[in-house]
Amino acid sequence: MAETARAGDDLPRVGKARMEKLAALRERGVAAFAYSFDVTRHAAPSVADFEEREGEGGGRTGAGGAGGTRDGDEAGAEAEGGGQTTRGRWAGRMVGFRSHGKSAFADLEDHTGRVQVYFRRNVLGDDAYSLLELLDLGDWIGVEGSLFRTRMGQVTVLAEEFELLSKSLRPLPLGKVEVDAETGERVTHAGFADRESRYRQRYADLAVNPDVRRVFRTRTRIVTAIRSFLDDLGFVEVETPVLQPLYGGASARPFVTHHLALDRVLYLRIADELYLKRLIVGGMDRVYEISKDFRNEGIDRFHNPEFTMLEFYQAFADYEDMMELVERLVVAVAEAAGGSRGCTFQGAEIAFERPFARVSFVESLGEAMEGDPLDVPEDELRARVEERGAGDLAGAGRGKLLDKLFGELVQPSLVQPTFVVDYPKELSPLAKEKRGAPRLTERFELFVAGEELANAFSELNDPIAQRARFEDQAALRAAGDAEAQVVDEDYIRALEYGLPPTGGVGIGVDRLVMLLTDQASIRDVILFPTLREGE
RNA sequence: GAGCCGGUAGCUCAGUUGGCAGAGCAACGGACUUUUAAUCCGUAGGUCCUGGGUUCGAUUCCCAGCCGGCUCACCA
Repeated sequence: MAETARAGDDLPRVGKARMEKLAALRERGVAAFAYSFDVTRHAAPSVADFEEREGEGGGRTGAGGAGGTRDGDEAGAEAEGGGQTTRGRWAGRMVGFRSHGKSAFADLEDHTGRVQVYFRRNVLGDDAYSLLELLDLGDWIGVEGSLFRTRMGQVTVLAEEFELLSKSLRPLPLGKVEVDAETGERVTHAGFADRESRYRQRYADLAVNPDVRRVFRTRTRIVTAIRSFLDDLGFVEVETPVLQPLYGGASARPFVTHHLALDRVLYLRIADELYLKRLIVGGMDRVYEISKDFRNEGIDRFHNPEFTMLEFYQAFADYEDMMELVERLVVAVAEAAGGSRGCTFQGAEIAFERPFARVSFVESLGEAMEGDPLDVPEDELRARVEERGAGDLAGAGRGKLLDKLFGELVQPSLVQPTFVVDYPKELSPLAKEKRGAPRLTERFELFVAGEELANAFSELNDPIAQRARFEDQAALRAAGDAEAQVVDEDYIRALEYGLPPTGGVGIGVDRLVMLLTDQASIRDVILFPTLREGE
């Protein structure tokens, strides 16, 4: 193909040397890009299995700490099935190579970790052994051989055969890894650290930073735990439209797109809420969706324009029921992620012990501002927000002002899991009025480490009241609040058919993952975060 | 959007009070049959982010821009 001539042009010089090796391989009739390899063993579990077998056999014991190859994604990777011999076929990426002339050691890394491979010329034969000269760090190789323990005590595969599975033409920014013999801690020397490069080339980041792989593996475990928790309770997972004729369910600016054949504007969803409640109207009485939502807002370490949202709705339940459900969900997920009911986030010890603390929005804010938030005139509210330096208040109504004050005065102190309950009505256009307190709604948010994790309410199911709330939002919109919600006539029609009493919850999955994996930036829990256009 | 910090070899970084650009690792050549940050000898490698300006001379100083990080604003 024509690309062959150009393939190396943008490679660094190091890569050009690899192009020459590729040509040399071709000359020797060696396929540099194989089709498959029959893998029977994996790095970490095969080593663990070998050590266990030694223990049983009364052979050498206590030498297990000598190595340091077991630095994989899963420290205690599952043992490989019984009945294994020491023989097998391993495949992985070559991440270390130490040649000694007529023999050589390589470190082979697969998804479970690393295993050392030992090549000897008198085992492999001159031909095969000389092929090693054409390998590079980053190459994928397959090895057949058997496990033994080296003089230094390292469990190692003695290679009887090996083959190149895929040639790496571009050098990976592999850092050298040192394992402290006493603590067993891995120290990476001069690894791949530049954040911009890591985000833009996540494939390289993942390839060389096992810790990054571990975070994303945990992310998957968290999502799996959410699904099984809800599935077990009879919730049905559904898919609702990403492309919507009207957007709603949250206060945010949308991405706008255009459908050519229909010649009409469509919006990328900012929330799933209104569609999921339509399903409750339809009689699907427990539904959930885990999906990407899109908000056309700023980017910072807590916000990415596309992010993952979990929403679930349960008929015949109110927000008290949902609080209990959220507690159970969060505890279950934390256990799945970290094996315990706690975590450390940026130095703060978080304990997920039920019941979580509860504070009232109005009372906690009232204490902080020394006055009843509901009675303070809007002018004064505005002044108090301004004096705290919170900037753009254009179009902000009472609700938004109160929320800003809450964010300034109360939110940072909510480190341990805390439900903030009973939000003012103007802040919650989709929530049901609180029983006995018509200026409030039956709504709660869950805060952990000062960040909002969940938002939930007893859903407003009175179509007449809902229309009035939408109209209030429309007024705010007319006054300049670009994030106020729009009237959704079809949604009101659905309510007119009858929405049973329903409790609903939204949880930001990315933030939950940040919390449980102790990552300071949302970019570190999204595989390919949104970046500016760059090289 | 604003402020601060940063962008130098493939990677991690140092440096130049304005005068031929540095280290470690990686790479390349050589030695080495139990090493593991292997070691030893040797070699090569640069758009100092981009574009202007000042200057005999700019990677360095000035201006503008691009990209990233942090903080703020925005984002319940």
